[in-house]
This record gives sequence, C-alpha cells and structure tokens, in this order.
Amino acid sequence: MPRADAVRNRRLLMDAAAAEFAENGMDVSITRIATRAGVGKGTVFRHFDTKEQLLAEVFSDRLEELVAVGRRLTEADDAEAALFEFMTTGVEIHVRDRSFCQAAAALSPSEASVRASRERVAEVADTLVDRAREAGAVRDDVTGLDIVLLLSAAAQAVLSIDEDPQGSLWQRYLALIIDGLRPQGAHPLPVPAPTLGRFTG
Amino acid sequence: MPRADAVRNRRLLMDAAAAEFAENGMDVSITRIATRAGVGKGTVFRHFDTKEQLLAEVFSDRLEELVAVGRRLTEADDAEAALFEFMTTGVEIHVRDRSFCQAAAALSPSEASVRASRERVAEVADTLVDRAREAGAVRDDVTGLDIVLLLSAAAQAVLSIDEDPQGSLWQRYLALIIDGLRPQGAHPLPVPAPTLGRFTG
DNA sequence: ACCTGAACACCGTTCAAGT
DNA sequence: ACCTGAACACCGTTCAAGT
Repeated sequence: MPRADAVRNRRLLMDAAAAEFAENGMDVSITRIATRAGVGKGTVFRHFDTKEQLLAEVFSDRLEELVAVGRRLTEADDAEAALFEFMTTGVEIHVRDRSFCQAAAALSPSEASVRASRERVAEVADTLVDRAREAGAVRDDVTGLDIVLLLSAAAQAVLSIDEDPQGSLWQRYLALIIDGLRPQGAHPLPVPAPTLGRFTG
Repeated sequence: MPRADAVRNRRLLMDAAAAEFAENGMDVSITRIATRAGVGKGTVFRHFDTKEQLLAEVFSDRLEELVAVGRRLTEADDAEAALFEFMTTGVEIHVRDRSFCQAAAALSPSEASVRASRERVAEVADTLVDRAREAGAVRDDVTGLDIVLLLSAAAQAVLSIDEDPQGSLWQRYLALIIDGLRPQGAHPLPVPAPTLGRFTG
C-alpha cells in the first residue's frame, strides 16, 4: 500500500517526463524532468530503476492511445478504411512527439512495459487485419505485428531527411506501404512473420 | 598542407571509430576510440569538431559503399533485379553495423558530410529507378530518394522487436515494400516526392 | 516509507603546456 | 602545426541523512 505522496509524485513525474521528452527529445536530463515535476532528482530513481525505464513507461503509455483507437475501429463498418485509419493514427503518434521515434529505435525490445503494450497493439492490429482480409483489402500473409512494425517504419523513414517531421511526407510512405499490403499482385514473402514471444528467451 | 602524422592520425581515428561504432553502437566513448587509435583523446577534437561529426563521417563512408554498388548495378542487364539488389545491399549495410541504424535516425540531416553522400546515393538510385521504370518494374511516381528512405525504413522496422538484427526478418519487410513499388494496382500518392535541397535553408 | 541533495564515476569538450 | 592530458561542466545513478 503506497503512501499518498508517492502515488502523487509518480504521476507528476510521468507527466513531466512525457512533456519534456515530447518537447526536447529523449536526451533531456533527469534533473530537468525532476524540476518540472517539482521533486528532487533522487525521487526519480525511487520510482523508476533507470532513465530508460522511465522512457519506456512514457512510451508504452502513448502506445496505449493507439490500442484504444484500434479497439474502437474494430467495430467500424468499413474494415479496409478502419485498418488504414489505424495505421494513420499510429504514424501520427510517432510524428507528433519528438522522442517517440527515438524511443522506438533506442529502447531495448525486452523492456517489460514496452513488450507488454507492444503485445496489446499487435493484438488489436491482428483483429483489424483479419477483418480487412475478409473484406479482400489486404493480402493474407501479413499479421498485426507486421502492421505495427511497418507503420513505425513509415514514421522513421521521414526522419532521415527532415529535422522537424511535423510535415506530411510520412503520408507518402504510408500510402506506398499500404499499396504493398494489398492482395493484388502480391508476391510471396521470403521469411515468415515474426512473433513477439520468440525473442523473450 | 597537413603534416604527415596528422593525416596518419586522422586515418587511424576513422578506422578505430568505424570499428568501435560497429561493435558497440554509437554510444562508445571518445576515450575508447582514441585509445584504440593509439592517440590522446584531445587529438580526436583536433580532427573532428564534435563526436557527432565523427559519427557522420564514418556513416557517410559506409554510404559510399552503397554508392559504389549502385554504380556497378547501373550497367546490369536486368534493370528490375538491379534495383532490388541495390535495395538489398542497402538494408544489409544498415543491418551489418550496430551503429548504422542509430546513426541514420540520430544524425542531424543537415550535417554536411551526411547530406553530401545521401545526395550521391539518391542520384545513383534515381538512375536505377529510371531504368527499372522503363522495364515496367516500378510505378512511375517513385524517385531514387524514395528508395533510399524506404530501404532505411525496412532496416529500422526490424529493430523494434529484435535486439540483434543479424537475422533475416528485414527481408520480409523489404519484400513487402518492393511489392508496394510495383506498377500493378498502384494508387496515386497523396504527397509529392521529397527533395534533399528543400531542407537546406 | 518516502524524499532529498550531496557525492561518485563517468561523459564530451576545451585548452595551456609541450614538441 | 600538431599532440597531449589535466581541467571543466555536465550527466545518470547511489546513498546517507532527514521527515
């Protein structure tokens, strides 16, 4: 049973970290985050083992947004439009936040909180893919996890040439990737789909 | 006219940095690189303004490998196979080197050496795309720069779930993206192709 | 229990002193 | 002209001292 000020500080820290990461990227100092939260910097390490874990926690919070959107889209009429809207939202989440793409690339995939929410996104995505496939909108060899990885890829592609990815270039690559997902003219894939479990060890 | 030991040290530093970055990622310390090169760490900053610039220099050296491969493929008989082999080599270069994907994501696109070699890769890629297009192998709204960004994206997609990307999963996403590049069933793209110059300022 | 800030081992970068 | 390592300002993390 945690103390009242502890739960309050944890929340303050998460909020401050989310804001600082979003504004200044994942290299902001712990001191800065602690100051913004109004606590001593020692407190940060009482709530999170490491800076990476704090980043991971913020990261998976953001991913939960995407899970929520995906759940809602599960009940949409147009299964094809639903899947593509899901992907669009996913890329937007990446692009909105200065640290999100960095985090997606830098965070160890074995971080517990990251794995957990990645699993949940993949699960919703699976449902959306299945429905889109029944509607004949996507090829039958792609999975939900494929979708998650590809939308992250679309977001990252843009970073290589644009400092400030607030633009709309990502829409170009998302559209290209979506064309690759369609059943028309699909060539068999050389490698089986990944699973999250395979890398747990 | 630089002194003889200066040009020698510069080369030693580039080699040491390339090796250390490849083995340990882009977070290896300058001290470690300097030690491996057999020079004092002050010397590093005599040759490179900043650690980021050193990384950029190593990065664009690697990119030149891809330029060389692209040049050779320009004269291949099968234009379609040539383009796809170019992309395969590009992803392999990303995946081979522990730091390459990190660098692609973290380096400021305005770094001079990065911009320069990125421009040269895009140029070769343009030639390869044009030839592939004439052969009817790719849609007519993609450019060489698109290709470069997309092959980088394919490499990065894999990093999200696999610690050690020496595997072959990237082949799956490269194949998917290549399917999106084909003319069959291509939908018009919502956003025009990027140019490198646009972001110079 | 939890918070705090001084202390620690590191980092990238600078620069006075050497050759 | 170039090299060097001590010095500097910072960083993430630890921990003894406080409440």
